[in-house]
Amino acid sequence: MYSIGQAAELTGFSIDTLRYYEKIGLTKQPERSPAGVRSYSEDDVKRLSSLHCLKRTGLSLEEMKAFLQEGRCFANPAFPLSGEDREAIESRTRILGEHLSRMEAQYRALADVMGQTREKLDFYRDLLAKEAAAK
Amino acid sequence: MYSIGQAAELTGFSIDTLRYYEKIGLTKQPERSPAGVRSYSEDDVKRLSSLHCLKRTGLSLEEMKAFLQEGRCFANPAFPLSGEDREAIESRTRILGEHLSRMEAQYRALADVMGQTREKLDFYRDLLAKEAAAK
DNA sequence: CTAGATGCTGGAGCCGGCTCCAGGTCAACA
DNA sequence: TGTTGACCTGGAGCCGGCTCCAGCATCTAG
Repeated sequence: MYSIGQAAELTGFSIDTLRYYEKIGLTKQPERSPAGVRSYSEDDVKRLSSLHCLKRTGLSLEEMKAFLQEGRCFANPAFPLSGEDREAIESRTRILGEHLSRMEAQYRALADVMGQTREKLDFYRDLLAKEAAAK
Repeated sequence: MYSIGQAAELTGFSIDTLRYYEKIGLTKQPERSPAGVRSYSEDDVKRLSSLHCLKRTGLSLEEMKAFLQEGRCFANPAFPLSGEDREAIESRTRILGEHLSRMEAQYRALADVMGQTREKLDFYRDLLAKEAAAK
């Protein structure tokens, strides 16, 4: 079990951010000591860390919420599915599919800009090398 | 020559955003008609479009500013460089290098999350396929 | 038993990046 | 000549995502 400070340390979020996420309902409430002090399980910390990773890919909090929510159930559903279940699954599939294509677009854009940046960088490094050679 | 409306259309920024970027000194002032109406050259539009691409990779406006500024001169510098020039080149090299490694980190994170997302997506699609089969 | 660190809550504030608005100018067309 | 419609400016407002603060409780070490 970890205090909020430790959880912050481990996950890369700030203490305030952890409380903020909890407040807006993004993350589930951790357990509390009788005195009201938050206590994060190993598992909580894992979930938060993967959230942190998601965040670094530029997902908005709304998107993360959606991403998190599709973790529930359906591990071993009975067929045929109830209409409700089918809808839930279809909605999650759609959300994830949209996510994915946005990420793919971003991935390509990133590759592109990285390429350009490498070129420019090479150009400047080259100048510096020439300068050194010409010393 | 393009009006601001056309430039917005072509580059993917909004009209307001173009004016905003100009105001904060991110982009250079386009020409103006005698009446004060902005008039963007082919070249301006190209620069703006590549800015838009940069933006999509998550660069902040500050970073973009830095990225843009290293376009100047040094195409054919005289060696040895003046101290000033060397410093400029070194600084740009540093800025770009930092950019690049941030982008690389993000690239990896993105690949990672995309992989996870594909897995989940497959899982749900599989459920739907099974459902269809069990109809 | 007291000081210092850590935690709690609610709410205000801040920053980046737009976005919208009022009030006005200009150009062109019917 | 009057009415659109695109443009202008300066400034206010907004939203996402934190970040900070006051004022208080709790825990731990010395």
